[in-house]
Amino acid sequence: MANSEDEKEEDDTEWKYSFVDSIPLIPAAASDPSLNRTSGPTPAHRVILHFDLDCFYAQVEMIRNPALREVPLGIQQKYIIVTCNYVARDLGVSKLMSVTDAKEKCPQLVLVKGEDLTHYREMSYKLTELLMSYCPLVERLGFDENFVDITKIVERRLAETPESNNFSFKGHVYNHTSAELEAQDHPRLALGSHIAAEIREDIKGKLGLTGCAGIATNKLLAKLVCGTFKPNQQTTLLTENIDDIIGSLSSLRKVPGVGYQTSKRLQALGLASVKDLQLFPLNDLAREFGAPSAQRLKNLALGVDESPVTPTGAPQSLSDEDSFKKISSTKEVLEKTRELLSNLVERMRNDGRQPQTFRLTIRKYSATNKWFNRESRQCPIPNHVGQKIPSESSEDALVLLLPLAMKLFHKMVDSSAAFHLTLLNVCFSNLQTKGAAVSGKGSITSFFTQSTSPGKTQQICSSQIQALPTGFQHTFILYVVCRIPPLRTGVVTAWIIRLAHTA
DNA sequence: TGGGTTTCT
DNA sequence: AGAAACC
Repeated sequence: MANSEDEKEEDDTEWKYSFVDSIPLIPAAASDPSLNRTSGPTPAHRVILHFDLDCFYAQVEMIRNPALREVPLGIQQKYIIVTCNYVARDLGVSKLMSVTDAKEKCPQLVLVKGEDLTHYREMSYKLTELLMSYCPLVERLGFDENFVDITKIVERRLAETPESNNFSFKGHVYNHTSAELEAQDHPRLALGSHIAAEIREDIKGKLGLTGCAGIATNKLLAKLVCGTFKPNQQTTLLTENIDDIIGSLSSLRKVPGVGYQTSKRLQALGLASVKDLQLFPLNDLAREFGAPSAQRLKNLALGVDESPVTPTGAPQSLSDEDSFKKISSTKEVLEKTRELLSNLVERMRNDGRQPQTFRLTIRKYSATNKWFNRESRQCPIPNHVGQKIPSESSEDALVLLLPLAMKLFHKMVDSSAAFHLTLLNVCFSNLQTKGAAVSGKGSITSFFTQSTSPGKTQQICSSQIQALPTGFQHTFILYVVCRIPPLRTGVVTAWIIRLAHTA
């Protein structure tokens, strides 16, 4: 409990209440056991959902401008189409196609620039928050995918309405044409398919977004099965069909968790298919990748994935970057960095937390191995600088951060010699939840309007009043639990309040 | 080939 | 600080 001395009783009759002290904000997860970061030991029969929105960026743009729904639409970042709507796909456009190729295939293609992720990010968090209203175990994967562990919901519904295993599956069941009979044998997954359908309808109704869902017993399988029927459909994977879906993968690269590098290393060991990996001796694999990675890889090949759905919560870092053909002068670096930092500080201000670490990343041009030579330097943010960021004038923070950025830049680039950059990135991390800013004249409402993100509504989830032990007459603690988007799932704040008689 | 983000080493 | 993974 915070200090509540400071007992000056002089003007008791002049006010109705006053704030004696405030207790710093505590993330609700720390005080609410049901919001723990992981689901604990994984139950034997989990029900995991994986949601994957259809061409997410394109959907967001079509909501912003419904006229785009009927035309072939591509979302452009620099020289590539990062995603496109289904009208465009039917005309031969595909993801990550170059703008020239896409225009060649489809001259009528309408392009919308998608380099500014603001609207996508906002919609992305709305989705995650909607999912969290069903259950707190939601894990984000990029902007448009989410895992949800609905085991608890399923178990509860099963206990409440035991007759509910009468119904069949909603949507597709992998490798089954008629699912009627299987529902009895897989009550949890059957119920899961109904919950997935409900949630998808809710997403459509509340956010106007469509997407796919996969229902299975772990994250790996839920993600794999999610993509089997593609736009706006859902698929359940029964345990007896795990080998089928794993076996259907055309290469090891298709296994989530096996990226480009790992697939190359596996190939070097003579492994091409999932079956190859399944049969490869674990010891030999461990010599190449180390025991933990080897076991993980082997499990993935078998469809085994015990990893829990880990609630993502608020982001751990905020970054802003831009790529370009060429930046070769310090002045240009300064200007571009100022631009990036300005946006980032604004986003950080909106978040409300205080970053403790700043990082600058660059990409130097090189003819060979052009993609993926990034270098970075980071440094602590001096406390007085960090404090400026969430405050009203973020301009102050900028002028202090910019020299910091340039100092980091000079650690990587000798600006007396010629240089050629193709990317700049600024990043805030080590984000610290600040204390409740209860200004002296503050009322409860001024806290909620002042101390949180402007333009973002804050929900008070609950509040509770607690009397102090004897000796602190007329003094109480008021606890308020609230939500600060995005994904600050709940914050406990507390005031010590002293009441006085209104004579 | 973009603009993010997280986790592991 | 970088590598690698995911989108």
